[in-house]
Amino acid sequence: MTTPAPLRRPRKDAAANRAGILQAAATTLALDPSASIDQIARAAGLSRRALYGHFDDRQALLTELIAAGAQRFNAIASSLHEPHPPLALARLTAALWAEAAHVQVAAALALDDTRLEQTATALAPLRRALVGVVRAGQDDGTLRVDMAAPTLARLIEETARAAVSRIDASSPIATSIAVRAVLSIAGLSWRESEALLNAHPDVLEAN
Amino acid sequence: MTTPAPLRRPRKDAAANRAGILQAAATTLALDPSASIDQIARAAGLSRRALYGHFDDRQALLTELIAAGAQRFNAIASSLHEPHPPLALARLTAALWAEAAHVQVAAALALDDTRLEQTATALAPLRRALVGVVRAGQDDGTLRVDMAAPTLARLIEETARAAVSRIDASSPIATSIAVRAVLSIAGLSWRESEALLNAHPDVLEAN
DNA sequence: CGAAACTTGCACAGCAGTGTGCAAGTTAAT
DNA sequence: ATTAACTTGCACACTGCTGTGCAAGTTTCG
Repeated sequence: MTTPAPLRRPRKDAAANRAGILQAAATTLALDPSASIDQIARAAGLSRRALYGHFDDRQALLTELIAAGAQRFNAIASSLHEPHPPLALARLTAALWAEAAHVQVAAALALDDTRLEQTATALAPLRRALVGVVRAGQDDGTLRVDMAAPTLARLIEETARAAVSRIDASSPIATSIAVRAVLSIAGLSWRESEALLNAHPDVLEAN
Repeated sequence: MTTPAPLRRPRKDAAANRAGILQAAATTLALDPSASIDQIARAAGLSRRALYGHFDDRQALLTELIAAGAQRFNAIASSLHEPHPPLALARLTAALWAEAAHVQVAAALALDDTRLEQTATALAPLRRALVGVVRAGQDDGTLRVDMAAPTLARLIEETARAAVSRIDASSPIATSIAVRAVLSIAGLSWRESEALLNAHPDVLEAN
């Protein structure tokens, strides 16, 4: 049933096209979260009809997109080994920024009620890591304690989303702004953020 | 043409229904920015057909909504006479929070490309006031200067939008969180925000 | 009361998007 | 070169939303 007798090996350009669709979906949906299947297919250089050869329906495409994005994010989150909480937040933000297109898609789709649960479970590891950092920062006194950890984590997430969504991602100083915004929300004054980033110039230099 | 001979005075319940539609549109669109005409009409206790008796089309309804919201915001902005920039930001945020439903609609519609220009002109006075406060704060050293004033104003706006959009507006501490978020983005450390709000308890007490 | 103002429900046309079937064409594997 | 894999374009049915016309109601004004 699932394998209808593979008489021959699949063509490798088909796999490339499939990947191209996912890529096109990421960039297209980042700009317009309600882009049509046709828009995505055209952006990938394919016809709408061909897209349906790779994905059963819209939902299947979005599911894969979310899974792929979540995998990247979770990899970033798990590779984060930074003991100083404010610095951990800065590094996390900067690293995620490099995945701007994927982040924007995830951000847009995360707002969609019909896929809310799906994105929530996919992003759970990242969120868990974030709450962990926040808790650590509140414990060692480097982050604000005037809000509960989950609230603050949520606020940080929303701030990052806002920065990512509406500020020109191609601007060279965009990463800097996003990182500073997150540090500010986390409780640091702008001078403290400045000092932290000056002391660790690698945060903003990583590709 | 415009007045097809009014043989009698319009019924006053019709005006109430019209206002009810605008009210329903505000709350409905705040929850779901792409709500249908039918949803809005039902929420107002009217039929879809009746709504078209009050507004030519969807665009006309949204235009009025935006205008009404903008009028409230601009009234708030112009009644703001607070010399201390951080406090001005805090008061502005708290005052706008009281109009949460309208703010949410404006926020949602402001993201819609087709109405971007319209909302931009409607919100211009509020934005001008915000940039003015930011500039003043940068000049007297109470706000961060590591970003250009328009950038910071924009960031503040986005932060407020994020806080308003995604945090439970019915929560009693919601205003407090929104105000603190804005102060943080503006450059204050969380302890400075705390001190400021303690020194001016009226900010969070105003209805 | 009586007439105008307003609402309702229904039918209709139109538009945009989704998902499918199929025949004809193109491209890559063997 | 042959054949399977893939793409294309078109037609089709379906859904959900918009905006309009119209006849039959209900409510308010005078």
